[in-house]
Amino acid sequence: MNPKNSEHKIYLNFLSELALFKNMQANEIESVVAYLKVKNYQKGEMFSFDVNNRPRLYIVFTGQFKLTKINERGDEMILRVIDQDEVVSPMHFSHYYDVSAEFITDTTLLYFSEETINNLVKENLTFAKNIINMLAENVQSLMVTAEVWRLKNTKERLGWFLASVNNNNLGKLPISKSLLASYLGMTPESLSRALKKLSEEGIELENKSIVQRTGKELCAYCDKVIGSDCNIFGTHDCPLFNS
Amino acid sequence: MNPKNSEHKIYLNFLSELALFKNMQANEIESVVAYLKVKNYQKGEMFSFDVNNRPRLYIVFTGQFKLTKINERGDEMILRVIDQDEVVSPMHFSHYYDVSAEFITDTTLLYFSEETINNLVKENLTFAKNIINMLAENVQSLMVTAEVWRLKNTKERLGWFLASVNNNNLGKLPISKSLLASYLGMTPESLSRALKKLSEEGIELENKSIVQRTGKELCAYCDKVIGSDCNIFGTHDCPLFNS
DNA sequence: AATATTAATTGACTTAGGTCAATTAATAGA
DNA sequence: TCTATTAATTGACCTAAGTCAATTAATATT
Repeated sequence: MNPKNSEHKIYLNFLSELALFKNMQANEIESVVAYLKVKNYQKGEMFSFDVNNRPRLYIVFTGQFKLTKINERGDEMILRVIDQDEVVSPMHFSHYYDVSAEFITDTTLLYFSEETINNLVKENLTFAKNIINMLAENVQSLMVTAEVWRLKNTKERLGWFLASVNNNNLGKLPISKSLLASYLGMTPESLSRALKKLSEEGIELENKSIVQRTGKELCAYCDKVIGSDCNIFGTHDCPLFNS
Repeated sequence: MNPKNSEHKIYLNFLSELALFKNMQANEIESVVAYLKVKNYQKGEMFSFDVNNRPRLYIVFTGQFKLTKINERGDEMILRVIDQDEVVSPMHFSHYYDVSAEFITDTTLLYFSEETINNLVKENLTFAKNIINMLAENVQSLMVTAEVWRLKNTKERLGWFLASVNNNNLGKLPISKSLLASYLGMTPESLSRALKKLSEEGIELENKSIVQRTGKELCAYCDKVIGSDCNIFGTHDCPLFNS
């Protein structure tokens, strides 16, 4: 459905805050709101990004969902957990690649058609650059994810995740443990055991909040990418640059 | 080093064939050759794409190398094997993310500075679109790689790889078995055992060439992404659309 | 062609993390 | 507040794939 006039300003303000529309003039963004579509999904609902749902670019207005891939055996892999303000653009995936969305909470998605986005790229250099940045971030995060899955054991994977959450989310776990287990490619049982090992190192999870004994135990699981938005990154207190 | 005049035309022709310069005018490409740098590497040599080697965009003129990430324990993960005509653009990675290149054969790399590429994007819409396509392909291939690592066992991973090679490379294995094992995230021993299981299904590797008993055994390991450049894809002969 | 090196295979053994089943804790509904 | 349902933990056990060591095959080098 198309946003009503009364909602126009809300979406305009929302879009203006996104990295995708960074450095763009208000009138440029405004002209695009007309092409914006809105759709609501309920908690638990599934949605398939495939050839039938014509490729688009989606933005999470409110809510949260997971982007997953399921194989013949029914094993599920979470590619990404997508939160408010985040963008997913299946229009840039291969035509034949299908992924599913499963909504973790009630969610409102905004989307643009492939055509709208391609026209914007054609007409607006700044937007083209923003698309490039978005894709580059996708590449970066997929490389890091690959590394986490391939080179780290369960304890290290969990430590890495907690370290990154600690920087971005002020120590508050944004997802449930069982979802986290699945995201980190392990069973809830393994996550529980990994958590136990971490607690021996002074890293505890108290009611969805990360607590460290001295406050720096998680540094052992940090890396330069997630560390770059930590406030002691690069200082003499940062273990990443003192070893 | 800068290419000499005599080499100018060779590079121009080379670049003109690349997807990165698709749909661009000869004179547009020509103006860019002036900014092209060339560097040779020997088989076995290593190179680190990090903060010190200022971010660039690299193109393989001749040769082959692997893009790897190594952890503290020394375990190596191959992110990509990069062949002739392929592009790798660490300039689009996070500033703090370092990856290494290890040259599999003697290799000549062409590269452009981040500044050159950014100027090109700014001035040339077609080029911006080509960059978007390149990054989108990176995203796609990293998602598929994640899936292969996470949801497939050793036999399936090998089958998947052979199926994709069979389409792209006319059944000729482009890399050695031990490199393949590492690329597929397994040991050479496991690859050897997986190969044995596949041979029971009529899939054999005879001196770097893939041989199938009836010619369609590998279809069991195909998917819609790698299948899309198979000549029976989507026809009534294609098992992917008949199940 | 003979030898040296490197790559691939095979078997025996180990292990990280999965599975299954039983509790226990936490949330949600009434 | 009590109950029902779902989530998390724990222990016992299993298995896919890794490790280590010994051969065997394939390339390179003289």
